[in-house]
Amino acid sequence: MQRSVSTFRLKAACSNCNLRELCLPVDLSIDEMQQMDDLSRLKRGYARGDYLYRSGDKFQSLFAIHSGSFKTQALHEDGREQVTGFQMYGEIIGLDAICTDHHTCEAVALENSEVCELPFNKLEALSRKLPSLQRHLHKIMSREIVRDQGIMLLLGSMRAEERLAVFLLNLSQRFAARGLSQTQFQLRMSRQEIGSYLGLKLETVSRAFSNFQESDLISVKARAVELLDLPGLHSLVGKQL
Amino acid sequence: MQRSVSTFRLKAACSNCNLRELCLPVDLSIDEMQQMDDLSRLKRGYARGDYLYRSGDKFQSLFAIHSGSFKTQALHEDGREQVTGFQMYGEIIGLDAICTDHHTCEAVALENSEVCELPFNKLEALSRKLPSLQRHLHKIMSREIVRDQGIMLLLGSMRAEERLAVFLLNLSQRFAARGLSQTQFQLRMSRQEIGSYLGLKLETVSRAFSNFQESDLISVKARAVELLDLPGLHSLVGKQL
DNA sequence: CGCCGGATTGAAGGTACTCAATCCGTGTGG
DNA sequence: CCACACGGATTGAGTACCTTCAATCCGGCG
Repeated sequence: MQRSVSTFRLKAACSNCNLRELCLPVDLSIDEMQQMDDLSRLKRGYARGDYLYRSGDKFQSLFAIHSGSFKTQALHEDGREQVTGFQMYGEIIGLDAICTDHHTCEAVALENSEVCELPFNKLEALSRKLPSLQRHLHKIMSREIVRDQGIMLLLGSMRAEERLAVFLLNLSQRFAARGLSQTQFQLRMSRQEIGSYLGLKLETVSRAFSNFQESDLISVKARAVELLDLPGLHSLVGKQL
Repeated sequence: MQRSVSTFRLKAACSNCNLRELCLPVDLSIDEMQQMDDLSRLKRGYARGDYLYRSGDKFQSLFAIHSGSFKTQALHEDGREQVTGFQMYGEIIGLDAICTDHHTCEAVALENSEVCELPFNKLEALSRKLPSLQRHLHKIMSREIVRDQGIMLLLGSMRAEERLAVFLLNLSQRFAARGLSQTQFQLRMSRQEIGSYLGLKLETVSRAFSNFQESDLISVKARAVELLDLPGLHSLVGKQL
């Protein structure tokens, strides 16, 4: 059992499923990687608008997004629904369901996407054998908690334009982490969905986009966005009360 | 190794640390319970205002609150801070730190409290041996994610009075789960802290309290609260938009 | 061409914020 | 013992920001 495999090899090993969050930091032997690969063999395609899971579905698996992107949204008893996150390829989805054995929100494909299913029982069994996988699984869950707390901060104390700036900079960073342009990208979601995520009405989102364009911070045409002044956007965050 | 130990025995076994969240649902043998007890042997006291940990502290352990209560708050770069949660005895705290190996928020005692320290390395090692503990740990983390998403919903789409009603009903439920009165209790936190948690200013919180009292939904005097009309409070949630 | 959904823009209104004064309970010192 | 100071809580008035409602625009598609 040889350890200290290069990150490069690991990427290759997990090639059947782009498990950016799940694989990369884990330091596994060839044999162990083979086990990971076995685990993530099920890959399925979803068309835009398809549900990956719905609220109330029995929990069986986590899902690693291999290509495309999703939104997750929570449904309130009174009919209100709120987007709780946008996930792109390389991210893990479905962690909310572990605690009740049933999904508490629903996941919808924002574009044609491919997803690897990770049966959670098998994942737990494997992580009992591989401490580095175990730790990594814990880190993924912890990161989700931290991410959510960041959004709580945003929703609880930021003004509309700050929220949108944070949102755009976050997207930018995630595109950059995938080797894509950090300044030019296509939004996969509607103004309505952005608003739901940021706790704003779609008109407010639209106005904020227009204001940013007016200030030469961004260029926006429908869902095509270009960030023209990253420092300017950054300085917008945390300005006022 | 005998399994299927009664819940009652489990409670007793974990008596040195009231690990409501961590122990109760786990179905362990006597020997395994002993290992849990060994794990949670370190118990420390904290006075009102003491920090359990600060933002940036190296991550070593999770903490199980044995008595008393805490608040956790996140610090923004620009100096803003926001309360991300109130924890009472029986709850686990510190999950945010796993992903970066450093605490991303700080925990402050709201009253004199006792806390069991759970060294995370040992917890992970033990959970590799005990699948039921492993699953339980995952559930705790998942529950934290679901809880945070509930707050996102609250912050993103509820009006001030709805937020306060949700807050009071949540407290009520947690007191009830501990065998305390679900209608009469002492708040451990200031209006300012409630406001920070709910994304409101302290004046708004105060006004909402007064309005509830005016409507005979609650009786409130400083930090002493009595819920007079639970159904009324429930019906307030999810009313409008 | 005309429809449709999504996006933009405008005007009016409402909710929560800001600023400021007052109140209240507790603890301190004369 | 009372006076006073202090922090937390309450209440009021004016304002800012976001929402609401409504009209218009734009691009894609039948």
